[in-house]
Amino acid sequence: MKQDFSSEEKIYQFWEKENLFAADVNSKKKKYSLLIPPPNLTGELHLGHAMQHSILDAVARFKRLQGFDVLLLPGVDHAGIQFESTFEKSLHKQNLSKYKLGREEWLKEAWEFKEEIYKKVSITWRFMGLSADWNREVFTLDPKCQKAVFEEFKTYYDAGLIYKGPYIVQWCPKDQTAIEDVEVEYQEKEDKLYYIKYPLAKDNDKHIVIATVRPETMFADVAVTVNPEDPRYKDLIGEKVVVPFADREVPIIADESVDIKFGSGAVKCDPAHDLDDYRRGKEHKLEIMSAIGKDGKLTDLAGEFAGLKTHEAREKIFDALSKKALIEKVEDIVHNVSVCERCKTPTELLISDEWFVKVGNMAKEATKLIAEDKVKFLPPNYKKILPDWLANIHDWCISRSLWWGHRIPVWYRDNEKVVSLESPGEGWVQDEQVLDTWFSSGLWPMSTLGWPEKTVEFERYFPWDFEISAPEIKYLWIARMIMISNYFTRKEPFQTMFFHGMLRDLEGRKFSKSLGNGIEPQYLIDKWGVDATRMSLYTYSVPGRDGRVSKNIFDERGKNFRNFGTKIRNISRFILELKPEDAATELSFVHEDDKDIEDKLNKTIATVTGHLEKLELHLAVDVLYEFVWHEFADVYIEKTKTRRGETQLVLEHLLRLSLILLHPFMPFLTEEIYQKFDERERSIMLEQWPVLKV
RNA sequence: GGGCUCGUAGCUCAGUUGGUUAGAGCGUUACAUUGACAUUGUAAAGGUCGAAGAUUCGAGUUCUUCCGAGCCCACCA
Repeated sequence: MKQDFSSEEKIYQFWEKENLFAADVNSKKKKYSLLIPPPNLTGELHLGHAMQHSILDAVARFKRLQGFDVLLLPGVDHAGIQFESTFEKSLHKQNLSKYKLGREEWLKEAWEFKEEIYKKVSITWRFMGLSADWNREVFTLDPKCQKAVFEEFKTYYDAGLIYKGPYIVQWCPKDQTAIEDVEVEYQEKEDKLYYIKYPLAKDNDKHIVIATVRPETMFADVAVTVNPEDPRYKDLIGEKVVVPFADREVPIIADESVDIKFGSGAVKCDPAHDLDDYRRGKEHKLEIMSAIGKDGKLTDLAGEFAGLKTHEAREKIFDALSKKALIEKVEDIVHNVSVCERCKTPTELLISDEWFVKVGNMAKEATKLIAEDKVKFLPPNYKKILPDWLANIHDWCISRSLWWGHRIPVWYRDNEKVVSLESPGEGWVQDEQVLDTWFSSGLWPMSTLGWPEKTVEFERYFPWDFEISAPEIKYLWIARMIMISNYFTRKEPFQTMFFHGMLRDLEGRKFSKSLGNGIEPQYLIDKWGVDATRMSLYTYSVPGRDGRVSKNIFDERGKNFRNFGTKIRNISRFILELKPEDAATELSFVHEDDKDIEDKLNKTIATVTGHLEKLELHLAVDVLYEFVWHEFADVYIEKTKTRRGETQLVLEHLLRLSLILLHPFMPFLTEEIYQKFDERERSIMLEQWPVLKV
C-alpha cells in the first residue's frame, strides 16, 4: 500500500515505522547526543516544553542530515513531591490516604496511578514532532536508575560525604517533608512587627523590648540577642530575662549580626526556627527547643496555646500579652515570607533528622571545570552565574519524608547499620525516607546511559553534546549535574548548555495555573499545525532572552508561518505538478537569473549552516524564510515564467534543497512535499545536508 | 545588600566579531491580482536605537554615569 503523508500523525508514524529516530551504537558515523530534560510525570506540557522540544528536535534533525549518528534520548522524572501530592488528591477523592493504605499498598497503587498518567501524557510528549529514540526512554525509578542512584549514594557514603542528623531545615507543612533552600521561594507579605517586653530576671519591673513578627515562636526562645555596640543594651549583656508564659530565664547575648537600627535592636533567639539564631545558638552553646511541630502547629512547649496553627496562635498570644501589658507597640512591616516553591505553603524552619551530603569539594571541582570552559554556556554569562552559586553552596539535604522515590538504601538492625540496595536479610529495617528527586536527576546524564556499568552507550554518547533547560532550574539541576558528573567521571556532563528564555505574558508575569494566563501548545497546534507552531517558537528561542507573548501574538505568528507553509506547498505544486512538456533534462545555470539564484541559494546554505552550528535557530529561520519566500518564490519563479521549460531542473533543485534546509524546523511539511519527488530517499530524514564546494 | 539581563517602528522582537540609506512579523495606507497561492504581489508611511558623556575616521553595537523595567541570589528579625 502506498504510504500516506497527508497528516502529521501519519508522517510521524511513518518515521517511527522506518526506525529513523534510533541511534546506532555500532555506527561508523560520528556521534551527536542530546539529552531531553525529563518532564515531570505529572506535569502538563506547556509552552516551555514545546520550546525545548522544538529546539532539541531542530538540532537533532540538523545533525542527522549532516551525517551524525544522533541520540536524542527521552525520559520521565518521577518528581517526588509533585507526584505524591497529585496522587494524594486522587486518593482523597476515593476517601483514601497514605495512612489508611500503609506504605506497601500505597506504593502498589502509586505505580498503577503512574501508569495511568503516563499513558495519558506520553502521547502528547511526541506532539512537537520530537524525533526521539523512544526505545531508550528512561524513567527515573527504572531498575537501572535504581542501581545508578545506589552507586551514587554508596560512593558518597564510603567517602565520608554523607551524614545524618538533626539539623535546621526548611519544612513544608503541607507536603510533610523537608525541602532544600533552592526549593523555597520568597513572597512579599504585609505583617505586624510586635514589640514585646521581656522582664529582666533580677528586676521584674524593668524589661528589654524585643521586636518580632512571630511571637508564636517565643516558647522556644533560649536567649535574647543584641548588638555588642548598642549603647542601649551594652550593660545588659549577660543578664537574664524571663520569657513570658514560658516562665524560663534566658540570657541576653551579644552578636554583631544584629542590626541596631531595626526594630528595637533586640531579637529573641530560637535556634530551632531561624537560621541566624541557629548559628548564634551553636556559637553560644545554647539549647535547642522546638515550638513548632512538623504539622505546622505549636508544640506542647506552648502550654495553653499548644495545638494551634501558627497564625491562630499569633493572635491569641498577642491578646494574652496585651492583657499582661507586655506589648509596647505594633508596627506594620513588609517582609519576605518563605514558601514552598511547589505548593506555595509558607515553610517552617525547624529541626529534623535528615540526611546530608557534603558538597563543598565537589562544588569547588565543578567550578574549576567551568573555569576551564569545558561547558559552553548559552548565553555565556552562565559561566559566571553558576560558579557564584557553587562558591556559596552548603550541604545538600537529600532526604525527603515521602514514599514516592528512591528509598534511602540504609538498613538497620539493633545497633548495626548497612548500606545496601536490597535487604541484607531477616530482621533488617530500611530507612523510612526517600532521596530528593534531584539526587537522581543530578545523575541523569549518566544513569540514562547505564552507568555505573561500562556500557557501550555510555562510552559512546557521554559526555552529551547538547543539553537544554529553563533557567529556573539552573541550580537545582544544571549545577548539580555538572558537579556530580565531574565527581564520578572527571568529565563535564554536556559540552553545550543551552538556556532558553522564559515566555511570559504581556505584563511580564510568568505563566501559571493560578493566574490562568497560560497558552496551551495544543491550542496552537490544532489551529496552525505543528510546523507553524514550531516556527513561531523559534522566533523566541534566543538563548537567555525572555519573551512577552499572548494568545494574539502567537496567533499572528502561527498564521504567518501557516501561510509560509502554504506558500511552500504552492511552490511545489507549481514545480512538481504543473511540470511543462518541454522540461529540460539537464541541470544547468546558464541564464543570468539562474546564476543569481544559485548564488543566493549558496549564500543561504552557508549562513543557515553557520547559524545552526552556532545554535542561532532564530537567525537560521529568518534567513530561510527570506530566501524561500522573497527570493525563490517572489523573484525567481516570477521571472522564469517566460522560460519555464529550461528552468525546470533548476526549480526542482532549489525546491529540494530548500526542503532539506527547512526540515529541521518544519519536519512534517518538508517530508510531505519531499515525497512528491520522483527521485528521492525513503525519507527526507535520510537526505544529506548540502555542503558547499569551495 | 550582591549579581545578571533588558530598554530599537503602534505591538512582539531580530540585529554575530563596531563599517554603507537600522531590519522582520503583525498592524496601518495606496495600488494590483484570482494567478502555482484557504490569497498573494508591488509600494508607502512609521525609529534623535532610554538619557548624557567617553573612545574611534566611524557606535544600536565598546566604556562610564544616570533613569526606567524585569529576573536571580542573600539570614533582614
